[in-house]
Order: sequence, then C-alpha cells, then structure tokens
Amino acid sequence: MAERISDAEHAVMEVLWDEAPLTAQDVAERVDPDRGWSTNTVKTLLGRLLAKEAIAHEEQGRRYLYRPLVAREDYVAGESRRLIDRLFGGRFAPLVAHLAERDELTAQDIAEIEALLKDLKA
Amino acid sequence: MAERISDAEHAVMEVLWDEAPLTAQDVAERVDPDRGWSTNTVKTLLGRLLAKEAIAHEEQGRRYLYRPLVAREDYVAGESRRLIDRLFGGRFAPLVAHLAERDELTAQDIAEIEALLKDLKA
DNA sequence: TGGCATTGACTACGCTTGTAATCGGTGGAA
DNA sequence: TTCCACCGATTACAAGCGTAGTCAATGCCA
Repeated sequence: MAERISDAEHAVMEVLWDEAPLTAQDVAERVDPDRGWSTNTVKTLLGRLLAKEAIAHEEQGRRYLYRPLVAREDYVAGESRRLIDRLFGGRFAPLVAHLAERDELTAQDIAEIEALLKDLKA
Repeated sequence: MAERISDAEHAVMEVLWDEAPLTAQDVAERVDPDRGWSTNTVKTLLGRLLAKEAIAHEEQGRRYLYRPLVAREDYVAGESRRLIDRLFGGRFAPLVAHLAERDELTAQDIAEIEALLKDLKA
C-alpha cells in the first residue's frame, strides 16, 4: 500500500475518487482528455494500481468494476507532508511565508485562510 | 533549464544551496549521509545536473568547483505550485483547510501564519 | 621518471514510468 | 455453429532514475 502512486496513475485515481465503481471503459472516458490516452493505456494504469493495492476490482459479469482503496484524503495528506518535509523542514509556516513573499497568495486566499484559522481557535 | 530535478538530484542541490562553490568531493562529504551514496554516485548526479543546466562548474586547477544556477527559491516555488495545482485546483486555502482538518497544524504553525498574514495586510 | 592516487567522463544495469500493441478467452450476433 | 467484438492480461519499449563500476588523463611522490 505504501507503493507510491505515479503522476499518470494519479490521473486515474482522480477519476475513481470522483465516481466509483466504474468499468475500465468508464474510467478511460472520464480521464482528463488533455492526456490523450488510449484505452489501453488506462487499462495498464488500472492494472498497476491494482498491483499496488491502491484500487480493487470486483467482477461484474464479464468485466470488472474498479474502486479506490486509498482515500483521496490520505493520498493528499501524504503528498503534502512529503513536500513540506522535503522543502520546508517539516514546518508549514515557511511554506506560507514563501508563497507570500512571491506574491503567490491572492487576497481571496488570505481571507479564506484567516477565516479558517479563526474557526480553528473557536 | 526546465528539465525537472529528480529526488536524488535535489539532495545534491540542497548541499550546493547551502554552500557554494564546492568540489565534487566536498559535495559528496556533505550530502545527507542517510542516502549512503558512494562518491561516484554523487559525481553522476553532478553530471546530470550540469546537463540539465541546474548547476555550473568552473575549472580550478585540475578539478571543478560546482555552484547552483537555479535558485532554491525558484525550485521551491515551482514544486509548491505543482502540488497545489495538482491536488488543490491551484488554490492555496484548500491546502490549509486540509491540513487543519487532519490536525497537522501545530499551535506554533497557526500562530506563525497569523503573524505572517497580519504583516501582509500591514 | 615511473608508478600510483585522484578526478572527471563514460558506461552499466536493473527498476519505474509513460505509452501502447498484441494475445487469448468468451459471450453474443448472424 | 461460427466468427467477431470486446475484455482483461501479457508483453513491449524507450526514457528517466538510482546507484555505481571502469577508463583515461594528470599531477605528485618516491
């Protein structure tokens, strides 16, 4: 389960997180069209995700229905933590400081974050 | 220059961001010992980073001195943005919300961020 | 002045990733 | 009944990556 999900695999996971269970065909149709993948490519990725136990499939007639095993929450948390550990010594504030310095925070971002923090303390 | 810096390469970059210029030998000595790399491995990574134009070297006697060409700032910004785009639809607040929900923010984090935001508005 | 140690360059090699074609089984149309 | 379309499984293959050994040049010590 700890096997890392690659970038291409992640695109497939997003589809299944959005809606599941789905057949391979359904997934192929829903995956980001910018990728320009053939159905075969999607099937390969599904196979690899199965091997990594990131998804599971149940037989339905002569095809399979796929569904996620790892929660999006957990994946996202893992990736976020990885980045913060790798680049900011595990602390979150430096990331905010960094983005702020580079003017990557919109006024809306700032307002939203303030509201969040206020809630946290309540 | 747009070539992505891999994980192992990043470990080498960290050394050079911390102190430069350095010889290959110096870099090998300073790189995170947890990696357990041989000197040769570090040299290979230096070579690849040169090819990617992420670093440069100048001759010094019969060896080279290596120094970064890309700023840590820029690398970090790129990686942060990638994560936020990929997982949070390009918006920052959802990342904060996510971490908050999972109790991944310490009281200190929160205090620091609040202080930062206050400064931003000042 | 001849051999050794050091240094960067080149080569190696198995693993993962991205992308896809091909194969083998099977249920359904004709 | 026969054959085809469709499905999952298997195989392919080039690029990138992690890790490191080998080679060729050169400066230094004996």
